[in-house]
Amino acid sequence: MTHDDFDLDGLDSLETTPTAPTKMAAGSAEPAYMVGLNEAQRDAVLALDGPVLVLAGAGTGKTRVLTTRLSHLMVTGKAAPWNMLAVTFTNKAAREMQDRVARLLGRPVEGLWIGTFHSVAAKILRKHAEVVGLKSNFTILDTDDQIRVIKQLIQAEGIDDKRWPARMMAGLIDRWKNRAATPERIPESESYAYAEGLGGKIYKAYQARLKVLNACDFGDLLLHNITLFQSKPDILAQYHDQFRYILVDEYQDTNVAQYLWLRLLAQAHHNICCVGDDDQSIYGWRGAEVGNILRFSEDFPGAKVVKLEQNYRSTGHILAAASGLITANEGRLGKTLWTDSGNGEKVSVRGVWDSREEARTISDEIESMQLKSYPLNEVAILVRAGFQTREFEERMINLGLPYRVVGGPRFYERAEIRDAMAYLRVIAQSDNDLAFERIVNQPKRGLGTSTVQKIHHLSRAHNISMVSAAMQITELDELRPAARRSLGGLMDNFARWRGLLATLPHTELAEMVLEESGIVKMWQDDTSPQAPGKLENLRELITGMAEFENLTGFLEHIELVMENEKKDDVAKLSIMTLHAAKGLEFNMVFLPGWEEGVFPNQRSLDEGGLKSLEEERRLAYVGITRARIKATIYFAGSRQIFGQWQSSLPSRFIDELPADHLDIDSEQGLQGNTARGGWHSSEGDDASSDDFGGYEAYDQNNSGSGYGPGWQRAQKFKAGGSRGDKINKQRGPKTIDGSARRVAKKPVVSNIAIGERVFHDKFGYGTVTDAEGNKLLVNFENSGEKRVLDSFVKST
DNA sequence: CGACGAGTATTTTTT
DNA sequence: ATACTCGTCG
Repeated sequence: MTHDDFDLDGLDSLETTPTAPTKMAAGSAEPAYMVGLNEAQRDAVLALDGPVLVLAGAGTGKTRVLTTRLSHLMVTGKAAPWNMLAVTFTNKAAREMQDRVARLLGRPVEGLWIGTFHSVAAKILRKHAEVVGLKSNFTILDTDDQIRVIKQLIQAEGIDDKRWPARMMAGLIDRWKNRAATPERIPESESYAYAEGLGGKIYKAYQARLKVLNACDFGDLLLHNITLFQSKPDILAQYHDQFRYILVDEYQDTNVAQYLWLRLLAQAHHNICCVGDDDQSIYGWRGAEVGNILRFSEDFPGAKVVKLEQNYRSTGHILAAASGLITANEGRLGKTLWTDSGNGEKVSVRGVWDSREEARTISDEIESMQLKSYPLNEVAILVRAGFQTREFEERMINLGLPYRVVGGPRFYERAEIRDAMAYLRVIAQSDNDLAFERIVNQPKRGLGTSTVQKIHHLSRAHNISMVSAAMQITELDELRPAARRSLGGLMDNFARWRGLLATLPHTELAEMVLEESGIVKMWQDDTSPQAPGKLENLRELITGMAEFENLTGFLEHIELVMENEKKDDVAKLSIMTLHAAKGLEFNMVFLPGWEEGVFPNQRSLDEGGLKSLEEERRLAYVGITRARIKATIYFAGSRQIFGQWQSSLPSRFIDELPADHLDIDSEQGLQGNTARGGWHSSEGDDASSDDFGGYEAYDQNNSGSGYGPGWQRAQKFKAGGSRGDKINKQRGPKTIDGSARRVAKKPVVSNIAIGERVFHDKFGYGTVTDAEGNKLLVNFENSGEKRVLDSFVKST
């Protein structure tokens, strides 16, 4: 799929009221929008000229400063909206900034250049595309497209793409581009990272191919900008003239290319204000250079540095715990968050037997909060990696707690949506070969690789697009009759659909395309539990289209539309990764899985050593500082990873937390030998006693030393030996006991109860409606009522 | 061409 | 465990 104009909306939407002068607050020299700023924030807002670095700790009012600064620049008459450039990383952040400026000034602002690095770069590049050998209507490839193109090239090169996957080459190219390395500039030695030295050659070929396709990938947007600016000083000067003030959000996440890009744009006037927090740099693995923010004062001599340290979000204990942890990092600019709003509760640290118990304890606690009418949208479970969400999800379904998993697969990234989009793209942009290739045999219509190869061949031989080639090849005798007929039918369809483009409303056309292409039928015939959802998604796609005037408009805006996740009125608790949580805040935050290997993540450590460890630590810091009122950290004695039970040791980060601000057992009690007592003394009787056996088992596993101070002791044990040896797979009496207990409400012969929610690998989730012996009648949400043996379903 | 079985690799994610 | 990719066989 291609992303044409994928996210330029932040830049040229808002066709509302024209700019009008804003009044200062009556009688005072201080404009209304400045009221309530603290000293540091004020400093940051008022330092309009010259380079400024705003070191904004978590929860210190960073966005407020950014937006106030923009407003102030306008109101003081220093800059018109179009003289300011504000760059962010995500469309969401850009939109928020746009909205908040409007709110601050009490009116929408037109003409502001607020957008992501990529969208701004794309907009600039479209104006001067010919300089880098593209046409201004170039398409932007996403990762999938990129890989497909690369795959063709490495096959052409005769490289074994099993040993050297295209994905790997794509990663390599991305990393080069992140560092602004064009094919000519990559170090010889790095070429050997792929296929015995062919890496550079493929990179070169790939860039050449993109030019032919009139396309570029995400990395190119920045890279081409840099090339453009460097080779055409007059064009650069134009932008110097236009962007008199530059603002950058999340500067700690910039990569080398983005840094160079900014430097080029700022080099004439040096009016660049970067806001960021070195302690929250968590995207090193995708090219971000913490060094950019650490070096700011050297890169921009005379820079004013403002530290925002007063935190308006969290309690004293939470801040102290997070601050104490982060001091273990070496390379940091150093700041200490403080608050004047009291200490609050200490950060809890709890040890549990295994990841199941972890999920159960947390979900039980959330359930009891819900019973007290606590707003669940103020509660979050933040995990290190996606796989950890599953256990929690299952618990939440079981307990009937409303939840949402943030950052699951995006709507527009789903295969069925991409397929539908590809059809529409081929219709709207007749030469979109990548879209064509995606759907030429989707649904299956007997056009496999050999047919595609032939089309390819013809396309290259005559230097025409694949779509034209496909059209022509049906006239020739190249294909098997069946393939020829099939392809001919498809091409006729496309021609007919394209003809209807002008007359038929685009929603109707889309419906027709989905029907006639066979996509709808394909999913109707599919018996997998996902299939109904896919059809629903497709319907949603059509519904979404109705808001747009025409197909082109829709294609351009698709991404944003899809991001508009359906809003729900029910307050839901959030389950998400720590990465996804950056920038968010919640009253209550649960932080499970603080174990060596999981967090810090073993893989990360293996690859990046100390640097990665520090990044993991920053991630921990980000996690704790998401909490306003209460943060609870968990670690489990064993956890199922890749289907294997592995024993685990508490994270070193737990050791690094300052003990004064921790509450190491709270009600659940993890004081080693007194664990028993701890469990018994907790008042909720059903959850407690069945865990008992687990504790004994754990004690055995740890040479009888137990927890409590034991978790510290465990730290010492682990020093030499790396990670978890496998423990016995049998889980002791605890689990058996536990599940029997859980279903005790309405027992049947099977140990699954009528009315219980279950999960089936094939049919998905459902509710048990009847049972006979070990045979269950289950009403599945997606596949209707079925009889299954109890051993094939899991109670959720 | 397509279905099926074997083998493999499983962090984090935006554009 | 599981999902996804690749290769073989019908």
